[in-house]
Amino acid sequence: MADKVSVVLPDGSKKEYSAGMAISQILRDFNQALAKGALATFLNGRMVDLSEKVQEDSEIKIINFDSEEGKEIFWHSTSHVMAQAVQDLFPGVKLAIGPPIKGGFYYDFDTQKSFEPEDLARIELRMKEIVKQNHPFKRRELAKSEAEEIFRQKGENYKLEILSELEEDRVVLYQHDDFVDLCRGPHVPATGVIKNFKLLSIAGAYWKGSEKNPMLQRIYGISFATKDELDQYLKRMEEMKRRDHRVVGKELELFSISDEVGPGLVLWHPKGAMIRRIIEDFWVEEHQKHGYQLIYTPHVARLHLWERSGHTGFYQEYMYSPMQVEDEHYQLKPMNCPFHILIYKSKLRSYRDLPLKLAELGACYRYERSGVLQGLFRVRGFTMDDAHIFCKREQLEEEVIKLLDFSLSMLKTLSFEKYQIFLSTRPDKSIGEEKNWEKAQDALRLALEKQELEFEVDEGGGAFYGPKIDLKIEDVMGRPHQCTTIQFDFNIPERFDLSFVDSDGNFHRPIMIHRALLGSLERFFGVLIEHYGGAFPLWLSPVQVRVMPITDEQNSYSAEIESRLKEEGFRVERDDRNEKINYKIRKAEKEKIPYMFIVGKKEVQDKNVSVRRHKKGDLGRFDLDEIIQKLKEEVKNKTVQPVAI
RNA sequence: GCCGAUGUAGCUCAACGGUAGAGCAACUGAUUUGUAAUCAGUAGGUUGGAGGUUCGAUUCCUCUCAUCGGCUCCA
Repeated sequence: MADKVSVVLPDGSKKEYSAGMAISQILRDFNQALAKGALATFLNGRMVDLSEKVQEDSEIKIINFDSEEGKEIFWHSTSHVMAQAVQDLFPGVKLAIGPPIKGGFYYDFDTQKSFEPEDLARIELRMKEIVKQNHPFKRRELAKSEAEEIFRQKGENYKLEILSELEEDRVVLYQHDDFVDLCRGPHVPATGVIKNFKLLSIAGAYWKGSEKNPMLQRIYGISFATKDELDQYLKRMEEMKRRDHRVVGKELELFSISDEVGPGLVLWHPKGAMIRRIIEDFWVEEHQKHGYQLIYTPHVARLHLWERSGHTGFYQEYMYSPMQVEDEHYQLKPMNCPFHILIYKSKLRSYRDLPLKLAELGACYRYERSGVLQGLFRVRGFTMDDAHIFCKREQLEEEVIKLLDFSLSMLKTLSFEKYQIFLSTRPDKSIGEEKNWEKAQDALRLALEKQELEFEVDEGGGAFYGPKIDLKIEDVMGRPHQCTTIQFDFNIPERFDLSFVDSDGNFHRPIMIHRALLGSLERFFGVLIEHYGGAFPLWLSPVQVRVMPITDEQNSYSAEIESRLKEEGFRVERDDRNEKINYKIRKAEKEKIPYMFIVGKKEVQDKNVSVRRHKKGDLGRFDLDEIIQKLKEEVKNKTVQPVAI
């Protein structure tokens, strides 16, 4: 072995060190300040601990908290510290797994005791001690049999199960203080690094995610490199709570879900219904522009229809039980497609009719297990902004491009410009000819590429009846929400024996695309509420202007303004209660009404209004015609105020 | 569905074995007010529902319903 090794340092420079020197030492020599923030390193592209020794000519790159890898390492190490704290405080608790996740980490434990919120504080205290003691994380590679012996002695049967599934002969353990865990690593150098953490919640989780396995107790947590980041995170959590559509929906009287009606069934209150109506009008207008024909279909149909469509087979678990009417069974619809198909089938179709686009805001009912319901995000009765496109195979790609454009422009208007796109391909269990699948998948892929849209491929993630594109929008808080879906269906056209006469005079089977752009109006509304934090842009606001006289001397003038605004097509309210103007302003601000028109003596005299904008404050005095013009522009342009978080 | 937590006035929360209390909202009155809460008064609850323990239950127990956080799944 050479005495000296040549090391390429993070800045690209080269330097010689004696072989066997630890990376941490080399980094300290390289740059004290940078070394301090290092959690681990890439050694020749391989993620390793800082304690790893350099034995050959190498390249070193620092991993710090700012990178994905850094966060994962940091969170993973925090989960080890938490697990130790839990075992210290509650002897006998068994360890399952404790990985880092998107936003933090968790650890699953098996114990008779059920953790309570107060326990989190105790665990945090113990964690603080462990952090203070600054135990180094020690890596140890050993034979699998040795590791098995260690965990057998500790009675860690979940670890033994994991070990038994590993193919390698040698495995890695990490130890800090007296806590040992099976772990590939790397880890932060010592527990002292993890100063800023917070345990967030306790939840049940099945071992390996399967309902057949025992239920474990999971503790979620988060940690950061600096206190600032942790504070910011906690602030963001607060903000998310404040924006929760269930909270805002109640405060602003947008919707409710009543016990007496049933879980997952939404009552749209006047203000929420107003917003929905505006979105629907917009939707209808856009669909007509894009060559769709609007239809209406019933909420129930003979069970037979659902048998023919195949839903009673593959979709039964999500369907409400059928109801009996005059010895016939009827089924509440979980989807709209069979109806649309029957409209397609109502007459002989020619290639000249294609692509035929039938659209409907169709109310569907699906049985969702009680535990999964969540505000407007997950309900049992919802309205799909559904459409079905019947076309020839050659039209596929063009139709998908049109769909993507349509969806993205609509979402842009509703102020969603960030999204993730997924292309899901053929699953193992599926129907249809291979060549159809390939053509359809190619069409989807080509369309995405032509539009220069980035996407991820979810291999085998398609429905059994066809491949699909899913689009998730990202809200201001950076959370993704399932939105647009574009799905091919090779199943239903077969089952209903769909056909059209092509230019060659022969019958052919059309391709069918199911698509929803907003997904469901309920969920989309929930997303919108949180995205805007309840402060809807002017064009969507259920109340756009509130006129507020300062004293009752201005009541008649304010009534004049109110009726003028109404004539101009605005949604107006007047607050002529016997209250101080500050009180009225406070009310209007809390209700997030975009514009407040304040009229006092001066305004009556000069025949104008004082205008106050929600969140911005006083804009000064305006001539009524002038401000009406301004607001009309704002509505017409569907202007969105910056949606700050 | 499963695990855990929660459920008190329209809303936010308090009380805790001795038949519930505040703030806001509502209503009434006074006040006539200039850019985020004027004052006073009135009314409002079989403490989610059912059963049990007890002289007595909002409080303890059982069941049930719903909500919340997850597991899983999806529009």
